Amino acid sequence: MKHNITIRDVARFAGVSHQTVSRVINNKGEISATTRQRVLDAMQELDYRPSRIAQSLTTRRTFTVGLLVPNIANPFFSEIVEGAQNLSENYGYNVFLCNTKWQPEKEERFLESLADHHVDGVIINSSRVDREVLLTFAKQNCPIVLGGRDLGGPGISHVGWDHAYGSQLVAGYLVKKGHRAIGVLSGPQTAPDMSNSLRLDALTNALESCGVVPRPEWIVHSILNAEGGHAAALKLLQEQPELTAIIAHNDLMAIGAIRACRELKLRVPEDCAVIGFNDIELASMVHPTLTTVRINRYRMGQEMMQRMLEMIEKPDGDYPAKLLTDGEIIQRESA
Amino acid sequence: MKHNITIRDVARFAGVSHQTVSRVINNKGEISATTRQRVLDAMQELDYRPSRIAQSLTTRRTFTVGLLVPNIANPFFSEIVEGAQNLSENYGYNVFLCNTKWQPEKEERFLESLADHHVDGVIINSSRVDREVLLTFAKQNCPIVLGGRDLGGPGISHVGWDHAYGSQLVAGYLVKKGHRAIGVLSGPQTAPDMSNSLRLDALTNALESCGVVPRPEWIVHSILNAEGGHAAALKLLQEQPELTAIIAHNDLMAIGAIRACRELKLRVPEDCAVIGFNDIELASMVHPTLTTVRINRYRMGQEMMQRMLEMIEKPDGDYPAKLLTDGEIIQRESA
DNA sequence: CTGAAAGCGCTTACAG
DNA sequence: CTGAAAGCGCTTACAG
Repeated sequence: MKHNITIRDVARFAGVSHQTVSRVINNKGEISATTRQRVLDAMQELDYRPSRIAQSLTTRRTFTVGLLVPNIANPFFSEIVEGAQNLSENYGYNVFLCNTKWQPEKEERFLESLADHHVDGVIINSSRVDREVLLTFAKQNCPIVLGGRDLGGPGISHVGWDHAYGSQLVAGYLVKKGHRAIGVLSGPQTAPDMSNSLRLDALTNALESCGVVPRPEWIVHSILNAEGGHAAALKLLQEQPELTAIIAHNDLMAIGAIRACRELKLRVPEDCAVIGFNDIELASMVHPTLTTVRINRYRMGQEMMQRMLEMIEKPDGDYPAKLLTDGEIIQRESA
Repeated sequence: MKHNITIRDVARFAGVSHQTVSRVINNKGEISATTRQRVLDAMQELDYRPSRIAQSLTTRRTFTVGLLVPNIANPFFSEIVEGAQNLSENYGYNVFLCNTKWQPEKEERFLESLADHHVDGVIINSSRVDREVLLTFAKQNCPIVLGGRDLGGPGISHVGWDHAYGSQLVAGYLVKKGHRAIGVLSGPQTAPDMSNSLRLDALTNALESCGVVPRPEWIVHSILNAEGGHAAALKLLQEQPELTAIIAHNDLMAIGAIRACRELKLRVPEDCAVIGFNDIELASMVHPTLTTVRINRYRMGQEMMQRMLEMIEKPDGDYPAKLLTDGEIIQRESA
């Protein structure tokens, strides 16, 4: 079943020692052009493929990285995954994609499993495990790149959004349109170093800087999907009828909020404007079409992987947080 | 960095040979309860974790499987992934998730890369590579489970939907509501062994059995996302104004079709009913809410992985196609 | 520029 | 029930 031509078969075929074959595979040490060619031909002829796992055993490198996301079905993360994966391909790395479902327990189990497989590094999006878990993992196993969680330390690096930028965009846009009572559909309440909190802080700051201080009761937390947005908006709009606009943490929640408006007989945007984040594909398909902040998630994925590979190559380097300043209002019907 | 406590360290600590340690790890051979316990304690004490890659080198098993899907962002596939991954966890397998973007070239590259990593098996959803590629892969590397492509052979097994069942449901539903001129938004035109074609055949058969023979010009092919459904429906409805209903290959396309209706000033469902497949989360959030056929994608993922593990354990067994008879009309507003 | 030796961390027969 | 030997397929110094 398995192909079992080894480096020795190639060596025999080419009439050299197996170390020489190893050298041409790895481009290491000087070898004469002729023997090099002879070996190359032999490899071709025998259809030889080096065994990665044998290589790994001696080099202690697997050329695999773990990529954890809380929900691959969420377009926000699936594009990050694509960006990351595309970059990794160019460098010959494979990625173990892990779907944590927002559960710290699953996240922890994945980390263990990845450690067993000796991945060279791990990228974690929206990590929710204890800080300590990450620190000891980075110490005992391999470097970590964190997305959506602002935490540094030895072997840990943060790559994220400059939340102030997008928040300013949204706040400015709505205030300019005359809104003063603006509700916020935030994600679940989490530790202050995680992205929900980072975004929410940035958002309240931005609103305040526009002279519109959001009342605490205008901010509501819920799960980051359409159903979560729907339920939260329903509650919010019933209890706070003075609101004329809603900012949702993402487009899925915004779509849920629009449904809530419909059920409450509120016209969007006339009675209540709704604005999201991400610009997912369906944003232009739903009714009313969704006004949102487009951000480059694909590029974010690339940046994370970029940082990951740097850390793998040079584990003892200094890796300060890298923030992407990005965002663009896509004006459609909902706000 | 890496933890380098090996089986020998444990052996020394427990005062036995390293082979004995190996035996307790693998539960192989008889060992006295006392030494077994002594070894277990030592492992615990030293926080020993066996190196999977060293194990792989000798056993030729990696306990990893490749899982290829054309688009992880599509809820249809992301739930299959979840089902598959959950089952694999229970058996200690890890999965390499690969996003092929419907491109046969990418699919082929992933397969090569997975072969290099010596995965124990590969599950491919909506495979688009040449038949030959699959056959030689199965022969040279490891067993394959195919989803959405009806192809068997040595080392290859097919797990899919019984398309006739769901198709019958949809056809019956629409015909009962009085529709006679029914358009179909199918996926891209592919080889007859692939799921688009299988579904389309089943659908036309079902319609015919209800006495409603679809005209060829009522069937249109396009990409399997919202934008594809939008463009295709726009064209279809303009050219075939007699249509009173549309069946879309999936919910995303259906949402696109509803948008097309709106742009053409057709009321849904009064002027044109729209029905999809899958029942994605957003189906109940969009306006009008989407009538659709709910199918258990999670279970499909499990069934695929189940078959995969069977094939890994027993590569020479006989594995006839396994078809899931599943589907349920979820009636909402659009049809 | 190229070969012989040792070793990566395990498992698999083979003895006893 | 347990240990000594060989080997999985590579790479890394070390000689020459």
